[in-house]
Amino acid sequence: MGSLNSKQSEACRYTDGPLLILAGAGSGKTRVITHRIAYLIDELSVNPYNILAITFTNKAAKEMRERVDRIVAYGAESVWVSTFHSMCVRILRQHIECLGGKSNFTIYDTDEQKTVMKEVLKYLNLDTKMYPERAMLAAISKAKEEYVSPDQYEKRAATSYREQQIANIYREYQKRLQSNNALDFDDLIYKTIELFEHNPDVLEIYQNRFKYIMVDEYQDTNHTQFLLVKQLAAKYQNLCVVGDDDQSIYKFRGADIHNILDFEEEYPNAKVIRLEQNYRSTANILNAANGVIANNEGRKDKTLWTENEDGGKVTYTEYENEYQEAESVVNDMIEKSGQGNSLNDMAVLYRTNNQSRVLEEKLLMNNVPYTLVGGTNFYSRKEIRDMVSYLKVVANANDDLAVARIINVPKRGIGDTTINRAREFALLSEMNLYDVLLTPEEIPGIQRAAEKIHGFTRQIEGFRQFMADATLDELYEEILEKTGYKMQLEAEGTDEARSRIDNLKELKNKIVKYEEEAEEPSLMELLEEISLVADTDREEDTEKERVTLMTLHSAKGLEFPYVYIVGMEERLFPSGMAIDSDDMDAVEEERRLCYVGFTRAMKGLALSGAGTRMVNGTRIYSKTSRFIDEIPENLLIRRGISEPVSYEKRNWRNPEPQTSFSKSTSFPKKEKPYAGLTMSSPLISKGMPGQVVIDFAVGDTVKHLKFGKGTVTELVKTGTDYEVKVNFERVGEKKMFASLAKLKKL
DNA sequence: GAACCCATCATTTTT
DNA sequence: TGATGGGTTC
Repeated sequence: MGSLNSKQSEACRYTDGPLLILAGAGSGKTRVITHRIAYLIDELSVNPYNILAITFTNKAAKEMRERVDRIVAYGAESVWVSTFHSMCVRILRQHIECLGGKSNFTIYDTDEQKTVMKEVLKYLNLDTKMYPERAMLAAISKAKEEYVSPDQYEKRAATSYREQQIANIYREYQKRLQSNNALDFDDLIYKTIELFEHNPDVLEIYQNRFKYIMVDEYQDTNHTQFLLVKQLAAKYQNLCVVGDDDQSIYKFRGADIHNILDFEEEYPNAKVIRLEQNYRSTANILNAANGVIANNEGRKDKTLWTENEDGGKVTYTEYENEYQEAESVVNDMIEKSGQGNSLNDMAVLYRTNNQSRVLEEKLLMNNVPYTLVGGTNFYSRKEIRDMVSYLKVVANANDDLAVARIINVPKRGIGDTTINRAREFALLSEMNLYDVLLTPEEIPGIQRAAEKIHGFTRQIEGFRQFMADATLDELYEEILEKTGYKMQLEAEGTDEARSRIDNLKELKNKIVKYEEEAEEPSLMELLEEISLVADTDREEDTEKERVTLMTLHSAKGLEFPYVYIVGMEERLFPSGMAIDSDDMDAVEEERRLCYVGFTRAMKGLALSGAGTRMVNGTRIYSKTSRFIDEIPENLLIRRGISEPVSYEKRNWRNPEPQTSFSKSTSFPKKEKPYAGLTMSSPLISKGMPGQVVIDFAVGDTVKHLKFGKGTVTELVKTGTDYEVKVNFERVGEKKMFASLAKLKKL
């Protein structure tokens, strides 16, 4: 274990009893966990079968799995590396019968939860203005995270009418999930705790199995996850949790920072080890982050340090508006790339998703390839949901939601009225929709559609039989063909239909891949993977170089040589909601988010803000984020305008300020204090030409490197540059900047 | 059942 | 600004 520092090594070797590893950003925490597992197995001869490592995301689980496989000599595959949720699914599939559930349960995702909630609210005749489904789902989720049952919720509600209503909603919602034989994400954890509580014998099986338990990102655990870990570790107490309270940024989704802050109270004999040496960032970046986070109260005392060199200073540039900010960031990345840096080494981080739009625009305009993290999920596309619903119905006939979704897709002439009557009848007779549909003659008022319904159920039964001796991808193909789903799309012939067909092919690829990788492929497990493994961690094609765009939240756990954080403005970051909140911790959580953002950067950190930007359709004017002022002045270079200035004024005074990482620490010793416009003058020398010269006009034919020949249709002067609209022969109309597009007049 | 129009409402996100 | 959903119309 020579490659570990003394603290890391100590953490690996302390294996008996509770251990809290406070692992600062970039302190090599994943390495410690994996080496610890290796130590247990290789040095202490612990049976790999007795080790459990829990993570939050599939991505983290996958990464840990790979690393464990790599460093453990023998038996690595027997170590249980899992997310909380998939671990619970595995346990519940085995034992949920003890709780009166069925082991072939379906897992409902957020969209399906919404559908159920809509039905519940309708059924209870509640005004969706007073009881918005989103808020209701949030309330239920919160209750479940606190391990509060509907009954307890009602008791707690006492005299509050509204709370009592919510208790009713909660109860009805659960009733429906149960009748659909479905669990939502929170249920997975909740039910597992319940299972263990009511069946100590079952719990003991797992306690004996998991003699050594490790939990990563412990600061993100919620109360139920805390309870679950506590149950599992109760017998042997060999519990090692790793986390960093300074990186707790998920309070809004139930993460309870007290789980980590009070670990020593919960486990009085706990050993605490701090990993404070950072291996990731330059000293300047790290100290800027330290300076900011020091403003938080109520955190575990620790200070990260590094042996890395100082590096360049952190920069903060203030722009007039979001367009200039985006453009400058993009230009800077292009320049960086020209200096031999890979686009993969750069990331732009922001507080809210909608900030990506401007950036995307400018990136497209300049032909800079990028990946946007956190786009729409593959599995939430209509055609995918349809096909998955078919598979779900084949696997679990009780899933009314899935049945209702596909009963008339593609069109079978079974209309809304018919479906509604069937559902009503099912509700009254306390049967599942599908069971009612098996004998449609008994449903009042739908005689005419009866034969069509028979056609549907016969088809489903046919698929079930077909499945008996077919592979999953064959089943999938069969459904696509026999239902006419594929044919219908092919007949449409539109671009949209073609893209849907592509997506359906992609789903098939995923199914085939699953079958190749799974030990014992089953329809249920496939569906489980679809629900549990978000598409966000799909394998990205590594061929192309791209810059990364994502929220600060999704950047957690990642690192990039060059990081740009845009939108450093009061009420954007920290968010207005946090500032207005009467919860003192709200701004502190934003500050932690800031800390997370800073510590993603290895070599360069460029911060920026805009004096004004469009938010929700109105233009707002902002002050600089307080976090900027919390960075020690000697580590920071400020530049840009100090207050919004009109375009005319700016053009006349000086060109676009440009974001950039400072070149080195050898900036003029006597830094001028932050002085508005004058500060941005050094930036002119940064290779920004005074005025772009062009030799073409509207109507001229020009040639572009990639797009080929085209005609200039529009020419707009923007500051020192021109925005050129060109109608290309091959690719149609494109907008671009003259300075970057390298257009040649023909 | 598709197409349209108007009103509404906007953090952060994984599973 | 722009996505989304409900309601109306043909």
